[in-house]
Parts: sequence; C-alpha cells; structure tokens
Amino acid sequence: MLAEERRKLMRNKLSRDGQLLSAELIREFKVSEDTIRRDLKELADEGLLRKVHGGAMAVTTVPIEYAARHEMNVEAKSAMALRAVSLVRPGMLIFVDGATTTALIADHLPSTLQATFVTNSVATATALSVLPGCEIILLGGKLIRNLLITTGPELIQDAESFRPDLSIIGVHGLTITAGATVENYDDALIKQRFVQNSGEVAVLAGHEKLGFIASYFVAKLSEMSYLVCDAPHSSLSEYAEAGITVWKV
Amino acid sequence: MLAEERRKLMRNKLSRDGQLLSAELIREFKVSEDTIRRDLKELADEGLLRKVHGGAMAVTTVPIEYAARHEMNVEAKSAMALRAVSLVRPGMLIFVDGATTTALIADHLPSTLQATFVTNSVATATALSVLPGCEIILLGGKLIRNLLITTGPELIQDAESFRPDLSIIGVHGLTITAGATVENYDDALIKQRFVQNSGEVAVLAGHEKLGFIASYFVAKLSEMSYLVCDAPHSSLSEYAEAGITVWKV
DNA sequence: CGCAATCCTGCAAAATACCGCAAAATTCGG
DNA sequence: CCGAATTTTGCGGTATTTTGCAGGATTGCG
Repeated sequence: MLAEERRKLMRNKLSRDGQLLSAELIREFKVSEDTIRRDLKELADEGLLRKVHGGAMAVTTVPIEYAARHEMNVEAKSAMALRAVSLVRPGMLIFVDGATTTALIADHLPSTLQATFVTNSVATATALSVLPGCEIILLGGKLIRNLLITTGPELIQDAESFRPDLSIIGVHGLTITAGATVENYDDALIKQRFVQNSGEVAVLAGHEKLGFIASYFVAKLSEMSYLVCDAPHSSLSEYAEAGITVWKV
Repeated sequence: MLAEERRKLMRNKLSRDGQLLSAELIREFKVSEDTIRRDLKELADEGLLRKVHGGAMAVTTVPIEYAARHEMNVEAKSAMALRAVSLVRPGMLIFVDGATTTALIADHLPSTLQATFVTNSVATATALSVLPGCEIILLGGKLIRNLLITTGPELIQDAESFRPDLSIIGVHGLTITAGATVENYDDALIKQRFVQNSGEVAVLAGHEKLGFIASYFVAKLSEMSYLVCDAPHSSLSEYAEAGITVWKV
C-alpha cells in the first residue's frame, strides 16, 4: 500500500470519526507504530489534527468552528445587520440565510414586529424565536454540520413555495463580473432559489469579501437590490454604478 | 478511549451541567478515581473549573444558567439519556424528539458512531451535530417558539417517509390507562406518527411524570418497547407487568 | 465522635513517544 | 535496464505519559 494512500484513508477516517487511534491504525494498515506516528506528524503539520497520547484528535470541532466564526468581527457584522433591518416592514415574508452576519439581524429587530421569516439555518431560527409576534418557518433537510444549515432536494423543492418580499443573504465572495458566490454548493442552490423568487434581495458582505470569487454562484449583480458592506466608498462605487443601492456602514 | 477524548467529554458535560461529580465520571468512563482526579486537576489548571470535594464546579461568568439548569434535575435526565443510548446501534435510523431529556443523548453517544438521526427539534439537531459520523435530518415546518421544535401539516406528511428502527421520546404524563401524553397538540401529532412507524419506542420520563395525564395523547402502553424512569421500583412494577421493558436509573 | 467517602503522595507497570540508524523500497538520470 | 540518490520503513534502546494501587491524611455528616 502506498504511503499517500494510507494517509488519505487516515484523513477520511479522521473526518468521519473526529479522532484516530494509533493502535487501531497499526492493526488496520499492518505497519509499525513509528510509521503511524510519522503519518500523524505529517497530518498535524497540515493542520488537520492535533497529536495526543495514543492517537490524534481532529482540530475542527464543529461547534468551535461555528462559534469561532461567530466571534469574528462582531461590531462590523452587527452594524451591517442593523442596516439590513431597516428594510424590514411589518407583514413581510422574509427569507434569512444561515450566514453569521444575517443571523445577527434578530438582535436589531423591534420586539413588537409582526412578520413571517423563513430560513434554513438552525442558528437564525433560534435567534428569531425571541420575537413574540413573528412566525418562523424552518426549512427541513439534511443538516450540514459545520454550517448548521439544512439542505437537500426536498428543501429546494419546498423553497419554491415561498415568494418572499425580501431575502437577506450573506456571501463569501463578491465581484462585478462573477457576482455573489459562496463556498458550499448546497448553500448556493438554496440562495439562488430565494434570490430568484424574492421581491427584493439584500446582500450583506464584509469588506474582506469584495474582489474574492468563491466556488459556487449565487446571484448576478442585476438580481441584487441592496448591498450592505463595510468597505470604503472607493471600493463600493462600481457596485452603485451597476444599479445596486449601496449602503456603507 | 483516548485520555484527551475523555477530557473533551468532561468539558462538554461541565459546560452543560455547570458541575462534575467524580463518582459519576468514574462509572461513566470506567476508570479509577485517581485518573478522574488528575483529569480534574488538568482542567482546573486550564481555569475551566474549581475542584471541590466530590467533583468540581464550573468557573462560570453566568451563574444564572447554572442555577436554572440545576433546578431542572440535569443529573437524573442525563442518567436516563445514558440508558437510552444503550439502545442505539450503528447503522440505525433513529428519531429523537425535542424534549430536554432526549436532547442530552448526544452527549452520551460514542463520537465514532455512524447512524442517521431524524428530529424536529432545533436543540436536538444542534446537539447531534457534534457527531462526525452521523447524518442528521431536521424536519422543517413552523417553529414553535417556546419548545424550539418544528410543526405543521407538511411535517406530519414528511414524517411518513421515515420508518426508524428506534424512536426516543420524552413525555409530560404517563399512566397505565391513559398511556403517554404531552401538553402540546402539534408535538403530540408528530410523536404519534413516529411511535406508530418505529420498530422500537423508548419513552423517557422523570418520576414526576408518572400518574400525570397531560392534554394530548401520544402512545398506548402496548406501543412502548422501553420505559426509562428514575422513579422507585414500586411505582414502575405495573408498567413492567404491562409488558414494557422498564429501566430504572 | 465515629464512619464513610474522598483526597493526596509515592510508586510501579504498561503503554506510548521519541531518536538514531540501517535495511528496504522507490525514484530518477543516463 | 542499471546504479545512485532519495524516501520510506522497521528496529533497538530510551524517555515520557498514563494509569491503577496501596496506604495514610483529610473532609463531610449524622
């Protein structure tokens, strides 16, 4: 068996189980303890795992990952969420996605608001649940572990039932030519559906997202009504010229 | 089990319960008292907890949460969840409802478990998401604010697609004649569906639920395979005589 | 005060980790 | 295809970590 093949299997096992046991790997691959130890050191140098006595543990623990992203840059994200809130009117049907930024809008909504929200994000649904006058519809499906959002063909189908007045979405990349993009395929599909079916679309993007193209397409510039961003005016002017209402925070 | 894995589980338990009991950890991890004590010293050096006689207390910035949780008898609930976990086998399809007790089972499941879970509870889905080898399906629908579970006619319809090997449900009331009952109509409808379509049904009920009849029917005694309860044997014998496998914790 | 539970210290056994080196396997240039 | 350079692997020896145990001190509680 090739060394690289063995390490590939170890990567798979790690992402599946969240940890690796040296003794188990020795039995499984029929190699010496030293070889396993060297492999673990390799993977540790790649940042995939942390060596511990007797094996290794994955570094990407899910809740930590989500929590860590949530912690980052809270002031800017909160400011952007505040701006997006001004688009919300009573009685609206509003889609909110599972981005860490958009999940913050619940904190800025008036507690007396009466509206209906639809989302595929566990975190967003939980945050919105504090609003006594609002109805919250959580789209069901297979849970994506590190994003805490639901996905799946049935969900895409269900999404067709909604024609929101407003969709508030976060993205991973935004450029003039490529439009809005994200890093997860399923996430992209869902956002596409709501972008196409919504009356208005508000995109929230931190300044670090500008000029970056992620792997999966979400929306053309012409499909976007509002762009909320914390970048300087100079970077945003070209988006304003493309016909988008740009709000700098 | 890795030492590091054990400490990780202890951290989880600590943040959930606000405290750790040495004796309980010894039973749970099947290690000596010394090992647990050394682990507690490790975590104490990290500043996560303060050692006290018989265990440790979390050094919490928010004492409110601990007080609130302590009120709710976490120990008994955790013990019941631990028992229910023994019914889980790799490869199973398992329904877990949104009761506070059943949501705890995620903490007792082995991190290497490979299985599929279906739930209508936001809290349960989030808790289960720490298991790297498991698929989690969250049923979609209208969110019930105070329970953080989804409901609705479409959800009942979707539920028919599943034939779980096992359903783990919590109830609000349990008597010989009225069977299992809960306080929320939509919740009852969903549990009914899964009770009828599951291979085995495990009911978790604190001792205070016995002899109480809530408003909405969930399951007859004949539909229940297992009853996990912390009541004395004398109260439970009649359920055992009704043909249910009764586990006292 | 007495008893049981818990805690602490030192120690020893087992498992695991680490280092240097040489054999074996693989790669590569001609 | 051959031989040298490189990489990979296993082995011996030693260091470190983990764990349980014994025995005595301490604590909590009726």
